[in-house]
Amino acid sequence: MTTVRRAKSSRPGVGREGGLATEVLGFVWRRKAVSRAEIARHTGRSRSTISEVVGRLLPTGLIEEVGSGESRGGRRPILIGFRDRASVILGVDIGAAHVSVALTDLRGRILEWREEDHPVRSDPQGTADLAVRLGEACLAARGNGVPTPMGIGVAVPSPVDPGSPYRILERILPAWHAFDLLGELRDHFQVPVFVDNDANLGALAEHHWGKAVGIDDFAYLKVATGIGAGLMIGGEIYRGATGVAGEIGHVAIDPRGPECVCGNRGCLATFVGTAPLLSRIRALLPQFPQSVLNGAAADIRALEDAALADDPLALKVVDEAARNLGIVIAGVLNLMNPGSVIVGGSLARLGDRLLVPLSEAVASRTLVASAAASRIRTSELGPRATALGAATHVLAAALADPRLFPGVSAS
Amino acid sequence: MTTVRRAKSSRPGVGREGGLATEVLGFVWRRKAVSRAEIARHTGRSRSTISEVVGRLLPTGLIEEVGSGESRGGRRPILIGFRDRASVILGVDIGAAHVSVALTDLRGRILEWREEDHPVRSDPQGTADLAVRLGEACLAARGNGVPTPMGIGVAVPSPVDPGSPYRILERILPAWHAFDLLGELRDHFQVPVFVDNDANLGALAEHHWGKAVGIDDFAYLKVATGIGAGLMIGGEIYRGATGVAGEIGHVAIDPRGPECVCGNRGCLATFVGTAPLLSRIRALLPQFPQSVLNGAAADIRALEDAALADDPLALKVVDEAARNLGIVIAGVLNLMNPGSVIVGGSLARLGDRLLVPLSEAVASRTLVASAAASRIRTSELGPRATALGAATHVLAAALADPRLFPGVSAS
DNA sequence: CCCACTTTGTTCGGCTACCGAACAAAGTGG
DNA sequence: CCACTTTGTTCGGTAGCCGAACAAAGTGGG
Repeated sequence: MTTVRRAKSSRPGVGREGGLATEVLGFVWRRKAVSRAEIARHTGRSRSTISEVVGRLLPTGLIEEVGSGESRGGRRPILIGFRDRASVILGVDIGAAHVSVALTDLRGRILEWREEDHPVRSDPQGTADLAVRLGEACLAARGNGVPTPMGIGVAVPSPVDPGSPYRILERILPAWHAFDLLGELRDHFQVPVFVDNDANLGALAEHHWGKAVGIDDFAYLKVATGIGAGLMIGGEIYRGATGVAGEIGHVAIDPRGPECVCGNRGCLATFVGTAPLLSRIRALLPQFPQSVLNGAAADIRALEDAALADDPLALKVVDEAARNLGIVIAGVLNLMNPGSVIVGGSLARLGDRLLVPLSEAVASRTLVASAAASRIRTSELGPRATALGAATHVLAAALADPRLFPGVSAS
Repeated sequence: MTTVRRAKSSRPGVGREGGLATEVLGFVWRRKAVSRAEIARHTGRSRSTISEVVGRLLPTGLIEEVGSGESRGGRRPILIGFRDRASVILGVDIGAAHVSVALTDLRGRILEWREEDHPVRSDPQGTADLAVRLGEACLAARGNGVPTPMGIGVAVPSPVDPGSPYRILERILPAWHAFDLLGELRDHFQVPVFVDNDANLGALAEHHWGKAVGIDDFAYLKVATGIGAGLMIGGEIYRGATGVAGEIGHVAIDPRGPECVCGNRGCLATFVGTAPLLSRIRALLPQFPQSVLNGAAADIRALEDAALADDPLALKVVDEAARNLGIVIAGVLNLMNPGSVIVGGSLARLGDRLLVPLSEAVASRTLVASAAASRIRTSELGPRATALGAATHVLAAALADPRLFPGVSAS
């Protein structure tokens, strides 16, 4: 029998591309100030090795020495910190009827914000021009020398095929057929451009900055013009075989329900989303003559405000939406057993007014075991979550492969 | 700007633990006969490196030179093959009312098979003793020197918590509380023991030997005493946060349906599974007096046989079951967008008699885009799939970390 | 204040994995 | 028969990482 030695201490799944430099950079990013010795302990490498890697990383400007820490009984450590200001990222949120752009630093702080309504569905070229204009405005507002972003992330309200991410939107928005939004942005700004579905990027934002920090398996639901879900599995966005994983808008929840544009009956999308919610308000208005929604602006924001003011009509509409969402979430829990479910988008502001009826609907349809394991919560990232997630995508890509950072050479 | 060199050719996700030896071993296993030069080309390493690794692997007995191949215009290559007979594996299938044991080689060929009915639910110790006895019988039957298996895989009809896989079955089978089945097997055979849920292992078997070869994202449904699903995502079994992912038995498909043991109403488990199917036959018998099921043995096998003989009652029961399964599968497609769906277990033998109504139910509940991408098929592995999957689990673990193979040292 | 002991960060020699160049062996086709 | 490929091996070199040793800078007890 041959001898069996111990495995070299290797923590699986820490860095996916590149080597030790990637791992160290990610670790410094997560722990905002950390000594070389501590990096060595946590990565399983020797102090000498870490010292050398840090020495190679310092001149890139991505990390810096930020003073000294407390002694643990010996010499005081020199703390290494991540330079959040080393570069900036543009996050673009293409909605169904608006474009928003965020300029962020490398820790997801939104430095500048621009948004504008636009008929996105019918005007691809105008949308691209608008995105460029808003992006330039964000960069120009930084003053003292217009910075070059390290990359641009784009969120689109449509599935993105992981196989050919550059052909997008065709199925949902016919006017966008063969229009190359990403190419326009890349040509103008001359930096790498990434795309993904808006719900997926919302999930990514929650994972980095929201309620899903530290949770690697969760589902994120987004209610907006339409409804979609972003699935994070093992810390990675899950897209499925053809990129339509999480497209829950057309799950049938009532076989006798109204007809849907997809051809089936009773899809979730016929109950929840901007249009069905507003039409439901109109249908119920006669029964609630004293509702504040009578005569108010017919938009989701008014519905939210009314519900927060405990307007009976608004609460009834929200309650119905919550129960319909609950049916679908119950299916998600039974099938995927996520560690957490986060509800974002339009209705997240409502907090318990949404969660209480939703949780009731879920509890009546799931095993105790899977329901108990999953906490259902509302997002707190607000309406900027999608653009923030788009920027986060660029950051995550760079942390996984630091050669994306400007001025970082391979190693 | 610092120079940016090309990445070292590294194919991500090939070997997960250990180094090049793991990668080479896995490659040789997949391609049954392959030259050193070809390994070098496919792994991106140099011929000299591969030559050295192969040289270290040969004396372990896991691979061997198996003759020479066709010349491609130069010297003829020496083909390297995997020695499927280098060791054997025991796969144990603990069912609800039976125990099956398979002895396999390293390519999933079943060399010996033993099975016996047993009141598994109520008798844990007897079940463990039976598994040991059947396992010993398999080994003894190999003749010329009883071999030592390299490991034992166990399939259990219950979720397995990835956090503490040794505490199992408690929720489903109270009599098994704190009984250590795995410890019994490990103590007796003195080899590593692995466990997983039966549906998960069925999916693993399909991935290696069945209809899912080459497909890394798919769902496997198993109909037996109960009903469960195994989800493969990115080539790995997905267990969810607490190990109950794929427990679809309690998805509610009819809010007005019969009460279920779980406390809800209209769960899939109240419609599909051994007990509900047999009870449905009994309920319909008066309407089908000339059915061959009248007076036949009341088990699933009789139902299958009758359906294959186009017995109207059997076809009606199967049709109903297929439509109920279809509802749940539609949910799986909408949410996970798998590349393929495979139906195994009791009803798989029925082929199109099951698939036609099932596909109809699915088509009426899914978007064209996700339904078109997913092929729904029946398994062909038959009733031995679960035990085979259990053995496959051991093999997969060893291929991912060859130090598990007897006589292989670290490196 | 002194001294034994820690912890940090660096230096340096050495090991291992891998590569590239060179080469012999064994084939191809003209 | 000869020019050219392809395979598999040998051998020197390189890069990444480690361990030992060491100086720097701290701790606490006497």
